Amino acid sequence: MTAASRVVTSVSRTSVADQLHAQLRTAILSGSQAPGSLLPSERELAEQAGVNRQAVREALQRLRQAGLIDIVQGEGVRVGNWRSDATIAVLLDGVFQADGGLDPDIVESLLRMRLVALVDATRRLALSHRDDVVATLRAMVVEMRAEPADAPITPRFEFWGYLVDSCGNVAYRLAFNTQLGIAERLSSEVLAFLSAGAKLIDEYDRLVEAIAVGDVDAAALEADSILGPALRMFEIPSQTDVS
Amino acid sequence: MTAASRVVTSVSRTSVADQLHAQLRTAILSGSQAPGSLLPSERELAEQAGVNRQAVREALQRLRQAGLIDIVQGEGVRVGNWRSDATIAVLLDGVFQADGGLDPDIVESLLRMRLVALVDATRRLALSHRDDVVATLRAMVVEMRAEPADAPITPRFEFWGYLVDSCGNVAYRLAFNTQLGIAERLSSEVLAFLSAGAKLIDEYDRLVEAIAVGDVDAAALEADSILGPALRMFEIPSQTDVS
DNA sequence: GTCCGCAGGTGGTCTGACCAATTGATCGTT
DNA sequence: AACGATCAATTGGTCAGACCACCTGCGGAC
Repeated sequence: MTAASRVVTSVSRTSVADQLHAQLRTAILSGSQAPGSLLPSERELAEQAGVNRQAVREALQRLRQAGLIDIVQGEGVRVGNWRSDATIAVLLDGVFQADGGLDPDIVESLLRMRLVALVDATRRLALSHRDDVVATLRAMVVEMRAEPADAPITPRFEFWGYLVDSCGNVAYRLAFNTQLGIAERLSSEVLAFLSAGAKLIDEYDRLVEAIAVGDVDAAALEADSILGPALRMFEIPSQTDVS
Repeated sequence: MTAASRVVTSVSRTSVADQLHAQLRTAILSGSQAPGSLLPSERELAEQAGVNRQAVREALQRLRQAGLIDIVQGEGVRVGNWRSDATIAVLLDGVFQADGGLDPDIVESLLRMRLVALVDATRRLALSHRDDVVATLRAMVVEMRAEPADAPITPRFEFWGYLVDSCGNVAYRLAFNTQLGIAERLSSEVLAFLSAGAKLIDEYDRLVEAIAVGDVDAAALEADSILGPALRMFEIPSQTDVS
């Protein structure tokens, strides 16, 4: 921090179990470990990686929790078919490709799920149109308006987070969290790219007012026009139909 | 298996790490471990549970992966705010209450997410209306028709699984898997309850034909009328509005 | 009072051992 | 030869005890 200038880059401070977990996850998700195949034994993995068996176990147990592998005593560790067995938790780890880039397919999938979940949450909210919720949302819109024009673009996580929270659907909320976890690791450029629609303050305004008067369809429409743009930027490649 | 009749019930064959994981998860989700509070140290937990520290570590690492706790070296294990930090993976564990029953709120949340995800998947499929997909779906409906009237009610997982697979959205597929994982652990009575709409073969038929001709809205409508009933059975308690 | 440094507690890693379940080959009987 | 019981090898599951890396907080030096 002070006199001595920085010479080395920050050394890997991630635990060996984490690294192992990442390696195995990538191997499985990329398909280089075929579904149904048997992984080396814990002892062998430990030796290969040059680490303790306990570290191997921690990594394997976490992979098991995510539904990526099947562990049975006496037999070994079998690679599962993640497309049919894995839970949505692997998305959080799977978006990032080996080279550090984003997997556009997964991003599009997530954006689409975000869209339908948030639009439905908006619908539900318009159905109940509770006064306190509307008041809070209105205050948030006022705050948006007060922003200087050159304010940095953000995905409006507070707004949508509050909205999804108020609709009372735990699944939506947790799915939203999953995306927050991903967003945290994105570069600011990509994040800005995903924030298309964030500056449509008028749409936010109409959205809140539609909720206030209980106009379900209008509210859903506004939510769609705010959240849709980011998704549509990803859909370009899929314009051609299968003949 | 042979002569000696069965005297004892199947003894708990779950690993100590699994039991520990379940205990801690319940404690956190139920709120008896307040968010922000510090858990006992690994060594202390191990002693309390009468197990080895390695087992404690495996359980804690899995809780960390699910976003339920925050572990920092030198400080300890801090309980997170699962509503804002946890990923959707905890649903798979969280639906089951301490008494073994289902948490109706979570079930409703999941059903609603299933509904919107599958309806949107249907939309996407109708947009592309690929011939091979339509052919497979038609064959599935024919098979449904061939069933005897007294066939056991099933949630038609194969149908919806294939549908969600064909629409190309990984997030939908994984969310679907999460629900499969839950369904596996449900009693047959509850499962039948959740299968409301499974016998609406005519609706399934119209759904497939709407996809075949690319009628997006009609397809979505049919999907909704098939999947909606199960959800609506859960919504009864929430008919009264907040004044 | 401020600051430095050390002690104690925490998670992270390692070694090496034993228990428990599965597999598959081996050997006996039929 | 075919079948079945037996046993050794391999795998995951558990344990004990130790050391390292990191953070916190107390206490003494200034």
